[in-house]
Amino acid sequence: MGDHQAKAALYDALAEAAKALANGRRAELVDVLAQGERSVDELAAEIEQTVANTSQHLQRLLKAGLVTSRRDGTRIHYSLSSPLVGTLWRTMRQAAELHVAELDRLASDYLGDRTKLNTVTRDQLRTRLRQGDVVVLDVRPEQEFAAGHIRGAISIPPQDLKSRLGEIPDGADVVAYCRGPYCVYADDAVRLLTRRGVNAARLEDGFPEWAAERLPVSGAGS
Amino acid sequence: MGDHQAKAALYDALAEAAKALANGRRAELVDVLAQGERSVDELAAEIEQTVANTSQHLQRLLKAGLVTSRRDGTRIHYSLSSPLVGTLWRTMRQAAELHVAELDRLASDYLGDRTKLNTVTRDQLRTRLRQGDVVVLDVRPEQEFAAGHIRGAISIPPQDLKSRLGEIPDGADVVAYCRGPYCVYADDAVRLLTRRGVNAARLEDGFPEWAAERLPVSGAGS
DNA sequence: GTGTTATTCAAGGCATCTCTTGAACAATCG
DNA sequence: CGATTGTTCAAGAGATGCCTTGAATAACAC
Repeated sequence: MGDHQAKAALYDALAEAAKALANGRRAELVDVLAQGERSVDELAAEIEQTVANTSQHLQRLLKAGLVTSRRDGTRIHYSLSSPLVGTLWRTMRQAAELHVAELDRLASDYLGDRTKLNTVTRDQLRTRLRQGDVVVLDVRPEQEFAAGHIRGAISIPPQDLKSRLGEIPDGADVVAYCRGPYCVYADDAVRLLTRRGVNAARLEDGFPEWAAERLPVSGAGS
Repeated sequence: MGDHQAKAALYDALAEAAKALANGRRAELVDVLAQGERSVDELAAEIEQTVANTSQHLQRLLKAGLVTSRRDGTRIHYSLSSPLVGTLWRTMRQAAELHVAELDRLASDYLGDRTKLNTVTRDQLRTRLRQGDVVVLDVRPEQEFAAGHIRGAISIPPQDLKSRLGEIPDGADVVAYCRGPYCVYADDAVRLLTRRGVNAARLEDGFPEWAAERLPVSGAGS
């Protein structure tokens, strides 16, 4: 025994939470699960991995207590076990943004050049929502919109955008958002809308960040 | 190329911040560094590891950008590179407390039975500080007290406590604190004081948590 | 019951992590 | 200058992590 080993074991256990997030694929999983619960094969498709591998990563998250699972017939649905897990993920992401060298380059490798993209902050959007002079566009799969969205937003999933542009009122100012700062759907939407002559901007990050600040939301459980 | 790999690389980079914390010894290092800067051999003593191994862990934290180093003569001092790192560590600890099974058992293995220990919350202490009817006792090394402490606290380092009990005013109510929720110094102090008939309690956690809530502090940089 | 679908389990190969040891380096002291 | 002190580097052994593959479960449909 001895305090030495007891202390080491305690901090080892505290580090388990970090180990659970210490993998790119599991980070992607948590990022998707922050939008709501998902089945294993949906998650596997999102992170572009085999189902077996995705299942193993989910077991790891489960063992660390960061997610819970629920059986529904033949499917098993995973979800974050508490809002604190979302907070942990966002804090970790912030820390990486601030401190991990190379992150800027990797982000622009994936997201492309964002310098020409108009963006608005949460505060700006909140003000404009109160004034009512803006159309908020949720560019996520319908399921995620249903699980919760910015109050007053309209939903057009990414793959439907081209064919459903008519639903956007003529002459409206549009603010698009999706899952978070590293989600491309809103970027694509803003680029498309801009090309069509619509005045469009993207929200600086996504729905989870909006909800975490207790700004107005609608959907399941509200 | 392809988005597939770019996305994976981006999330791998985000996970780097978690990997840096995904080790018990590095968690201990961050926990100590949250009290202020330290040299390599001081840190090695704190985490009970060889200097070489401690140095390697510090390199890892440095590479992830979570700490910075400063040379002073023959010594090199490390410190957290921003308050966000402290926040990340506290959030991770909270997540582990809430979700990692076995943590309670490991904590009591190290800390002993806390059920008989009086504790006060930050809010309670704040109120009593305003009323002025409490003596706040900082049970950390002098260096850490000097780097910052709860405003109005008196400093008695852990190893001096027995010999300096006389400095505590007769009949006072004492609230002791140290580095954080898993630091034993305040526990030991409260137990010692209670045995001597002093009315003593420990603050629920430590100085970094107090400072993070922007409660009144004194010391370097204030 | 059989067949189908969704998920997990088990085993293996390769990479990374962790700690040890002993040497190398860098700044100071005499 | 050489000696000392504090820190880092380099190499290696053993453990753990990650992804692949193929088989095993579990619930459902017929």
